[in-house]
Amino acid sequence: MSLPHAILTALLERPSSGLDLTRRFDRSIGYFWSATHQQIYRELGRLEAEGHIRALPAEQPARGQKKAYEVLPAGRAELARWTAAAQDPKPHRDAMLLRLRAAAVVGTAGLEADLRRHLELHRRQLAEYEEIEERDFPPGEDSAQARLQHLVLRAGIELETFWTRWLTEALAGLPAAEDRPQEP
Amino acid sequence: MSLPHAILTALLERPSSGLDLTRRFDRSIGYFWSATHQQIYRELGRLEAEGHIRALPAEQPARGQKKAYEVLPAGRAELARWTAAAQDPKPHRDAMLLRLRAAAVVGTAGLEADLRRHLELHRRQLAEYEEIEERDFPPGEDSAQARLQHLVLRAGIELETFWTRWLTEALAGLPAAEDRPQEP
DNA sequence: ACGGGTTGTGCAACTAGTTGCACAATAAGG
DNA sequence: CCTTATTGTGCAACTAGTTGCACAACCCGT
Repeated sequence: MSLPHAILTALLERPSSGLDLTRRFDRSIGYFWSATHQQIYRELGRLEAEGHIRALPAEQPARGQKKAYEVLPAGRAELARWTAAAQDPKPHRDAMLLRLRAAAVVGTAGLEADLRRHLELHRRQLAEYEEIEERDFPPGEDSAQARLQHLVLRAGIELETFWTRWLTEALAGLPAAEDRPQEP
Repeated sequence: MSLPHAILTALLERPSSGLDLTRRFDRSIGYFWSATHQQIYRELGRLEAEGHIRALPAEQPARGQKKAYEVLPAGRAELARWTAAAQDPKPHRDAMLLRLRAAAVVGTAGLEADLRRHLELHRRQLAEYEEIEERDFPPGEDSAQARLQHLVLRAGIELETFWTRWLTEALAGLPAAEDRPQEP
């Protein structure tokens, strides 16, 4: 039940069209709440029907077809309510950890390549986050808003740091092909 | 597409009935792949239909009704295949990070209580993991199997450590009620 | 022996997210 | 101009996970 709230947040930060939102979900917002354009359009429709957002009157009327949305007071209120409401953490699901556990039983054959690939992906993501940090959060920040945003980014950085470290360790600990356990 | 593989792993570690599995998903396995008993029963049915597992002939026939399952060779093969296959990491979704980002826009009013609650939950989980580590992985381990299992547990420990640290930081950084930004 | 909790299994309906496709409008290239 | 690529919007069908309920059997106390 969080996609609508992710969209409300994004639209409050800046009114946008569906495609704009899609792009922003591919970068910043999507780092911790991903969504496809199909989901976004569907949800925009619902939010509009509920009176939480409305389409901005197009400046260049009907030209490019691009509809931009802005958040209405009801939408902001709903977002504030949701933010403050108690929510249980969703149960975790991590396929890689599951695969490692499976490998402990059926053997690690063939796993190494994908571990390396994931390591590389996490490294890249980490680099991207660090770039954003350098660009958008120079030392000596002030506003409460900036501090909160930085905090969220820090979470991303530290999580990716953890994964790169952990995957490196995992690769180091993988048995060499010769003495690999391979239960019958 | 991982629940069946989680179940296969669990059943290889030890043949179990649906309820046994449910309990094991509430402890160890479920720490990184949670599932409800309804999901588990449904999936057991499918796995049996596909010939990946089979019901063990009951020792005390029909007594308590309890059906135990074991993995067939086809099931083990499928698990090995899945473990080795390349898989893209699933996009993240973390409601708490989203809420923080929303709070940067609509204000942090009411958030503190739930942050504290989450902190407490993560602390408890961390304590549980550390207990397991102490009990099941005394220093000087040997088998490749134990090393892999320990590695997975370490991931859990380090993730919970991160979250407790991060939430503590977040709470410390929260503006006091007086000077809280509260956009109109 | 009977009423109430616990154990164990399962179906049905719903919700959220994913995948695959469609199609109009405009921009870009020959 | 005419075609092709890109931009922008959206529907439909499917998959995975969640919630709510049902119900038989056994176990325990009175």
